[in-house]
Amino acid sequence: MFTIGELSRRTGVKVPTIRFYEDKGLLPSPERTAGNQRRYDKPSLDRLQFIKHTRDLGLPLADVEALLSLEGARGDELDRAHEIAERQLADLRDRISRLQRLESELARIAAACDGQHDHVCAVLHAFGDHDTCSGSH
Amino acid sequence: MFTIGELSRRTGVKVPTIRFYEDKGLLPSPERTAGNQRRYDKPSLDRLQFIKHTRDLGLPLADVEALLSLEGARGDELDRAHEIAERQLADLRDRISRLQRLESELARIAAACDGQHDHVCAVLHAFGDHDTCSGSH
DNA sequence: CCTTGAACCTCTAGTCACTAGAGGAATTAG
DNA sequence: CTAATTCCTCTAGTGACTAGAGGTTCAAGG
Repeated sequence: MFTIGELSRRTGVKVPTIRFYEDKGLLPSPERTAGNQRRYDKPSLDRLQFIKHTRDLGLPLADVEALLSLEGARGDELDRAHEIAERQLADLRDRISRLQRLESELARIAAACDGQHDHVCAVLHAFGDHDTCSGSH
Repeated sequence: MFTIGELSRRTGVKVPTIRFYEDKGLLPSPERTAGNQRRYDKPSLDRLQFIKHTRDLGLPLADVEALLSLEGARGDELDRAHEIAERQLADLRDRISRLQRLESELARIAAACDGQHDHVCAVLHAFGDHDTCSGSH
């Protein structure tokens, strides 16, 4: 049996966030002591770790919830889990490539101000200037 | 003179978002017609375009505001602009590398479910299993 | 047994950057 | 002049928390 603070330390999820997950129905309401404090068991720890990990991967809570509801599922239902993973992967790849385009542009902008500080800084112009961008966005 | 709708079409910023920027003080309150409708001029268009572009680059509005306040600045003040650009670049590079680590992990997870649908799907296990991750997060 | 301090409780409100919708007024094209 | 479109303000909702107020419970030391 763990207190909420112990659960927090073991998973790296902050205490208010754990209560927030309970509110949202992602974590079942745990047992309480006579004094109304939460006491968690091992399955709760596992479930929270699952949530933490999937959140770190960038999945929205709605998807985490969908995956959690598939626990113990089999056959066709499992296609849903696979589908979520695939969709997230595609989404992630898209985000990476967009960020990479922005990286090269930002590098250009940061470089624009080096050296000549006399007149109006080129950074300000470069931020506003879409035409000199490499990619489109 | 443009209506808010025209400004929206020209910049790609949605109408409610333009009003939101005005509320936040990022865009100065424009002139109004006798019937209380907003009419914008070219400088407003330029300013909104600057905001749009910097937002697309992922800068938070607080930074956009800081950059806007540097308009017409010179000398030491311009170091602030340069500093913001550099900080954003560092931040962006960090985000990209973290996402790339997650990409390889998600690819592993998506692959885990292919083929064997008999028992509990490996995707669900893989999502919860931190030990098999390549990197740390 | 009693005290002290840390950790716990609930609840409200704030964050960021919008987005949606209600209910109504102004503008513009035919 | 009418009808369609666009505009106005205002409130509330989104996602995923985070912060703070004000109060209670627990565990350890004396």
